Amino acid sequence: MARATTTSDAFNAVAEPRRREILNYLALRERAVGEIVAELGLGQPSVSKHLRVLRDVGLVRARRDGRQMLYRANAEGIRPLHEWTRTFEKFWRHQLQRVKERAENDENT
Amino acid sequence: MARATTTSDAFNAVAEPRRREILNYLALRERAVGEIVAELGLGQPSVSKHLRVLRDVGLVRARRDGRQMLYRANAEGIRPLHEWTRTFEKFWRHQLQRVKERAENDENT
DNA sequence: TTTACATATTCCCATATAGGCATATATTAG
DNA sequence: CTAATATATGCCTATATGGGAATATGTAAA
Repeated sequence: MARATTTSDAFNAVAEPRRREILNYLALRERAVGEIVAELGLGQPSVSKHLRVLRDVGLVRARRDGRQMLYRANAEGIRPLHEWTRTFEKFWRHQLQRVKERAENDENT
Repeated sequence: MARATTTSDAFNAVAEPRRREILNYLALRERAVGEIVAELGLGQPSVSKHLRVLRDVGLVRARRDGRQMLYRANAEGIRPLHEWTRTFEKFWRHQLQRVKERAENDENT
């Protein structure tokens, strides 16, 4: 079996750094493809392909405006990632707590 | 160029569903490889390979205990993912807010 | 309608996968 | 030392990838 498709879910889609950059850029407001190309310094076809992936997994929405296509991030799509990572929050808190306690013990030795 | 290596960072490592399952399973406590194999119903070599990937990116720690290898999740490694997704939290809040407001407007029309 | 602009798609290729199977390595038991 | 157990690694294969170049599609301007 090969690796799962980039379009199989949000986790796979955001594994690619360029796509995370795109999402960061689209978080604040709608942008035309050309703007993204300028921002990322990547080829236009590459950007279009990344946008296609993001669109397929519902991480961006698009609408046409004249000859341009305006894309915006759909933050809702990030939520499952956030929820999953959140389940580990309490654990790294504990880990840090233990590190802290050990440091304090060392002080008194 | 091909896709980034699964071991290139935590984002790529957790893109694979099986590896997320492993992390979930290892979140609470240390487990031997055999236990993970039993839990996931996957082949032992596959599990070992997944663990290798997770170890390479620092998402799990391992220690030997007799003939067994005990693995535990290193929650700290998830933190960058959590932080990144967190930057979108305010946006999905806004989006939901807008949906809510539209619903309320429709009621009064 | 012809031209120009903006974006999407196709074709190309080197590369890394995930899993199954066989086998190597490490550790303990007899 | 030899056998048994636990895990890791190597080999195999079909598959999807990301970027670049060329080209197709869609829309507006002249």
